[in-house]
Amino acid sequence: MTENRSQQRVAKGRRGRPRQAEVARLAGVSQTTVSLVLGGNKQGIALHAETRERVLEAARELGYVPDPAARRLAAARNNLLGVFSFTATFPTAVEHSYYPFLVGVEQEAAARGFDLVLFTGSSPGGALERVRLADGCLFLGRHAPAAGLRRLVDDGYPAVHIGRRDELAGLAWVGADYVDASAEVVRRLAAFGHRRAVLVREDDDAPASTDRERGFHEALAETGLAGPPGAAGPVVRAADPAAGITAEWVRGRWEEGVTAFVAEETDTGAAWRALLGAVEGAGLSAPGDVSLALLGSPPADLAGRPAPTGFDIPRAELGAAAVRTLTGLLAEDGPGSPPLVACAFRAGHTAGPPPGT
Amino acid sequence: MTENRSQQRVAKGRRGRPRQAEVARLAGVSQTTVSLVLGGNKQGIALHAETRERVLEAARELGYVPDPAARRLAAARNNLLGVFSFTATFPTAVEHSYYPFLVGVEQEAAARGFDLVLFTGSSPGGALERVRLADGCLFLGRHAPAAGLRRLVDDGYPAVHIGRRDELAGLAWVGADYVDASAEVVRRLAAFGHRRAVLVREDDDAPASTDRERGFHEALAETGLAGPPGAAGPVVRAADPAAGITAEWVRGRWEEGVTAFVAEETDTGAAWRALLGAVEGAGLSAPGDVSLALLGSPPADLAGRPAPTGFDIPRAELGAAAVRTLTGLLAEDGPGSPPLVACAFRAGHTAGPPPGT
DNA sequence: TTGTAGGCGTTATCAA
DNA sequence: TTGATAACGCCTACAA
Repeated sequence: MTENRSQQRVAKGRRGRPRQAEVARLAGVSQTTVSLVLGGNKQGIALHAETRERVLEAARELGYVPDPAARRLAAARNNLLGVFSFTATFPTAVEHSYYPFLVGVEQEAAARGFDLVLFTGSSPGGALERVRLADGCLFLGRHAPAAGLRRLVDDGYPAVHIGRRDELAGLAWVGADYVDASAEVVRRLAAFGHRRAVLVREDDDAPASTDRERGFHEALAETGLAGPPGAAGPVVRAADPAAGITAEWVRGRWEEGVTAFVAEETDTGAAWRALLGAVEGAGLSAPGDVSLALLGSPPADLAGRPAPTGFDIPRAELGAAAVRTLTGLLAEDGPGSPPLVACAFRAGHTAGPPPGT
Repeated sequence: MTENRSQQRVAKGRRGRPRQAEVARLAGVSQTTVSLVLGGNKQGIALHAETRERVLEAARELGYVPDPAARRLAAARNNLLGVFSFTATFPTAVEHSYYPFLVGVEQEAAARGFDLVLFTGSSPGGALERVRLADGCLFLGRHAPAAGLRRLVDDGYPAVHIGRRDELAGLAWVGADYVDASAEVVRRLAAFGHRRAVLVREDDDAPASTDRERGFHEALAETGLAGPPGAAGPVVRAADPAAGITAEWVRGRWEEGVTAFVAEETDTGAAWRALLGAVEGAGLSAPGDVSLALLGSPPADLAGRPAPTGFDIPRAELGAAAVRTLTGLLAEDGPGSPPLVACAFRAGHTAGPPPGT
């Protein structure tokens, strides 16, 4: 039977994984003592320094590493932070990837002594619940299923969403301050002397989009910048920017006195791409004839072009902030760092004074 | 006491989660039966359809979700694959990063139902032993400490090195076929009509370097291509390429009849960079006067330049292959996929027929 | 067809 | 200062 057991373990490929019991045997103490020593002795129980040494030595010799599952089950901590993304974490197309976030996440986690577990939404048995193996988890992607998150949050599981997420009450999040960053871009356009501007946005109701629009409006009100004359208003929603934002459209606005065109950043960069094409098609050039601004960063395939005037999302910093918030949750020590991270204005080369100034 | 327990569970943040025992109570069956029903009944044990229904119903009603920690503890595996890199996994400088490997690793791991744990050599408590937490581990980076790996391998811990590593007997690895890829590049040069070629390599004895040189030599022998006349031979080792590979040097070889210059890829891209500068400094142009080839990919900061003739390492594919090998080790089902992955020839724009052909 | 009992590796309580 | 012992939630022989 014991024979059987051990064969089974071999079959499972864990031959060598030493457990506390083995460390105990080698050190000549009980398994409990090993747990005590290796667990950092949280309860401040007195221990012979020599016993402690023997245990430590034995653990090192055996290459002992605690089993996270067992630890978790016994209500302890793992030193493991989860990162759950609802799309593949590493999509082949770099421009869609969460890589920049991970840079910050990884550094901050390492600095705080946590390892990272990457969970991917796509994997089979892809239940959100898997993350419970980790002490807490970061979630990224616009489309995290609310029900699963709700459940985790209600259970008091430490979770932090990267990107604003207020509709899920109780879910902690960190996000970029798109409102202020967008407003700042518009302020710069106003300072150049533009009088009329439009915002091109895609047909998406993610917080990231609505925040940008809000900042745009706020700055309009603040600076006196106007949209095109007439009832249409300064914001254009294009379900398919490639179709809606045409050379004719640009020329039409231009003839109405619009000299500044602003696009929002999205995953695909469709709005910006369409805007660039349409302006060119209209025979206009930036920043000579019109000023163009992008509320975010250009898609990777446009990286060669002159940098758009706009702002950069401090993705690494966001990731780091998320880790700080999460570890704050774990330590239950107050609200942690503020959820909004400021974006950096990027002067770029697509905006300047309007013609005739 | 019970009171105490339950408070503790609240503190752990697992307040309401129903367990199989509760589902069992509600369904009027034993916990075992619940496990059987909910576990998909792998062993094909016969069950009353009605019992099954009752259990399922009860589970739904209670919102039962299995605890991953418990599941893994019982299964004696974590469903976790480790990725250990000896430099930061996500260095800020993208050109040094392992990102391309991770793309493949992640996809393949997800496809096989594994999550990933990221370990970094730099993180505190950075002992290699930490990886034992995962069911198996991938190692990447040229400078993985042999002693630690030795230990893991001897213990039967499933480990796979990305990149050739034969000196560590028993360590599984997957690597790119640099020998063949390098030979292919030289063959193309020979086919263009070149008669003399040199290889510039850095002073590094990593397998990746020696393999390239071997392929270079093989193809030389095969095609009749020669090095420069004299005893120096066709290979130049430059500890500091920027200093050794000068315009004068290039001109000297050129006057000896060398029309093809080949550089190896390394982390820094120093050899290629030096070669480009030296050729330009010598007043020569590629592919008009001389042909240049790079055994690998150019550094990121040279991405804007015309693509060098050479080959691309299928990094994502390598990562995926590594995962396959590792899961093969876990399942102990045979040797798994072959360790060498073919590289893709890249025609590029820096090589062509030599002058006067 | 279902239930009983034991174990997975840790932590925590309580005696010794 | 240390060691039994009982959870934690689930899985799996084996018994009924």
